[in-house]
Amino acid sequence: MTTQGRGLHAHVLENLGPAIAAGEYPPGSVLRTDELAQRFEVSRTVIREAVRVLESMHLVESRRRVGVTVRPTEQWNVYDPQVIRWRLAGTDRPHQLRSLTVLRSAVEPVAAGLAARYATAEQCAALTEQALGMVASSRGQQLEAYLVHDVAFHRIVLQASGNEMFARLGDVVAEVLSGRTHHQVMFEDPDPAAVTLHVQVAEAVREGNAIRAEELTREIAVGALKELDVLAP
Amino acid sequence: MTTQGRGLHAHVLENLGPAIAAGEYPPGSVLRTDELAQRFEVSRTVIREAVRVLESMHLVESRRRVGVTVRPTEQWNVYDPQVIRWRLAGTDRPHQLRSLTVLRSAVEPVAAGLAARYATAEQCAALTEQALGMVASSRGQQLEAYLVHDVAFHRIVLQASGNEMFARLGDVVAEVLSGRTHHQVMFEDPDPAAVTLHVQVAEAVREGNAIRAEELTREIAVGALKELDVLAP
DNA sequence: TGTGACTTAAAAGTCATACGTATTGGCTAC
DNA sequence: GTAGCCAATACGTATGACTTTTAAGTCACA
Repeated sequence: MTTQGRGLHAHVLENLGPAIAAGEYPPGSVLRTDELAQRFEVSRTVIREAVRVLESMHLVESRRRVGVTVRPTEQWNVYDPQVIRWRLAGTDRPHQLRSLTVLRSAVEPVAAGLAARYATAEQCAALTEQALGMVASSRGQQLEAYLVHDVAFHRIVLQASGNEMFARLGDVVAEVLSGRTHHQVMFEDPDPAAVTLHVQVAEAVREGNAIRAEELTREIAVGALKELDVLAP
Repeated sequence: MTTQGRGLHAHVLENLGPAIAAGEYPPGSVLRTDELAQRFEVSRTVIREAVRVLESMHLVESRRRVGVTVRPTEQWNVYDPQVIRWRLAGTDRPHQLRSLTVLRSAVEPVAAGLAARYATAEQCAALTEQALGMVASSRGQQLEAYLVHDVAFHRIVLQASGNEMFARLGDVVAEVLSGRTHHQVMFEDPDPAAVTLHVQVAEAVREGNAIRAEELTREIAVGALKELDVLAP
């Protein structure tokens, strides 16, 4: 096993979760606890705990006399970071990345505007630091370093917005950016225009210019969407 | 007991969840499974299943030799509809409603713009129908009827956007609107301007005018935010 | 006195088993 | 063909014993 997680039930989850998310068990499929217990060579107790978690994510529904049935996709808790990760690891990553990027394009500009109003001095400094980091690593195939700064940048913006719902999207953004870098085969260095925009957003936030921060972030989002259009129809 | 849910573990969740969400057990608090089993008069098995669910929501963390500790608020899965409901039922409903309304103000305009492009004829018809329903129930203390139409309206817009992340925010919007009507003591009839805006959004979507749909929805959002400012500082 | 290694005990994790209980699908009777 | 009964089934719960992890206390040694 690659990773056993912390506990057997986590191990079961790491297998069942991605399998269901990938559509390996289509909606309506029925799993039986005893069967799973045999397959994973663990007790029914462990299986039941895993099933409870899947149930709380609305991936499955457990009913007496019938078994554990996979729920239709529309009902899944698609904001659960775990579910997001599982789906991104699966077959419909492109579709998934698009959905998430559209979400980003709606949320991040507003978050940037709020950040311009409420960011602390420390957050402004951190933002500038990450923007500069992006500049520094934007050339010469330093994609990993660039990714780190990019993620940190957007995390800070979401955090600095002061809205906890926005702040919690940091993980989602991280997944999206990471997915883009790692799975969409970014051969080339990042778009210089995007890098510049990040620097400008940091400036706008520091100056407390909400309108400008929002507008610039919107441009970044548009760029991200266009990038998707190029790679996937 | 008022509601026993479907199964004992659900019963335990319905007690522990809201209690934690309400801050009754502050972050860092430690619960012990045996203790909980005694308190709820159920077996440890049941408690463990409930804890697994709370754990998947990142409300708590279970560690050997130490117990089940409540995690800091920033780590909670605040997009989980269940968590949202628990928190709205708790003490910081105002703060919560504000966070969610800000989120709406970011998402719904973009969703409306997409809906203008992608809504089916049926969705357009349904949208108009709900808008008219809002008009009809906007006078004479028909707050409940108005709420139903309002929720349906926004649900359809989010659905028609074609983005599943947006679509899944329907429940959140429902909670927010319901919370506003039921807990913020809306004495008066809804704002006529808001009602008109909804009708206009339905029009814009029907006409495929994305820009206008987005702009109008933004106005609705601004109104909702202002309404909050009046009621809570 | 301070630091390291060793021991201990507390609490979660796992398992096997037995029994409870709701639900479904078929069977019978009308 | 329909209504109602019945039994098989798979989840739900309880229990008790055992394992594993690890925080915390203890003791020896420098």
